[in-house]
Amino acid sequence: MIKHESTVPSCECEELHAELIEKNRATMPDESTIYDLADFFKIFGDSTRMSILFAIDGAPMCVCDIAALLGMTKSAVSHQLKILRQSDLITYKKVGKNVFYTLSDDHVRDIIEKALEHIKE
Amino acid sequence: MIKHESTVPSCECEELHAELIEKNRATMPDESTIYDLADFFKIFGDSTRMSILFAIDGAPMCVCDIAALLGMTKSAVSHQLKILRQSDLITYKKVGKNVFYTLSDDHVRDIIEKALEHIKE
DNA sequence: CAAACGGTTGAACAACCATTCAACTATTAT
DNA sequence: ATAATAGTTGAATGGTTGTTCAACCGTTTG
Repeated sequence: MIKHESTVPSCECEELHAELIEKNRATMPDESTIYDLADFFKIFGDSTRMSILFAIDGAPMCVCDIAALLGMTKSAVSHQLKILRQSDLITYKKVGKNVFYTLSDDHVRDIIEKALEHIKE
Repeated sequence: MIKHESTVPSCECEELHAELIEKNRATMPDESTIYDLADFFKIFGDSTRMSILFAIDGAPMCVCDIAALLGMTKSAVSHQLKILRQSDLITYKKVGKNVFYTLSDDHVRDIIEKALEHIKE
């Protein structure tokens, strides 16, 4: 087919709907808030991390137990635990050679619960 | 007395805390549910998609407007809109040359709201 | 002390994913 | 009909990220 070549790559919507754009921009959160929000959700966006959260939801578990439960290596689990720790979603307590991990917040349960409701439809 | 065999690189936690593992495993959701949940959160785990959701939260917008508001190309926005569409988070309506996108669900607002509360602490 | 175990960490690799680019469709205006 | 605009799409690319591997630290046991 024949290519059209004289096209100018510009959009005139900005002039057409300038008011709408400004109105909607005004109701949006700060850019940094949006980034924080996306980063927060990113933590939950991995099935391994999600599994870990559910695993320790019932009772605190050590790394070795979590690895056995999920059928993964201790290393892989530990890497993900670090991410969950840095996000303040879990806390840990050393007992002898073991490190027991616990959910740090009921807030987390709420969000996951809401999402579960949305999924089941 | 039987002497210890040569060292085997295995973890003995499974034997030590077998009961705990089985108890916690019992309270976990299906594997497929966890995957669905992670996939759901993955959608929100990108600042561009999050920005789009906030942008059209106030009022429906066309692709060109969204692109102008976010300072992105129409192509990049369109790609993300496709993902949001496939997840049933947004709906669209064609009006002449334009395509207006809208949030499809109040459920989505709830989840984002909960997460915002968690962030602001 | 030395060996063994639970756990952590950094580097390397592979898989995934968001943006860009170019070409395409569809609708409207000249 | 032709050109311009709004939007979509597939391939390519560069960045991100989860897992593996090996080495390491801290605690406990012989």
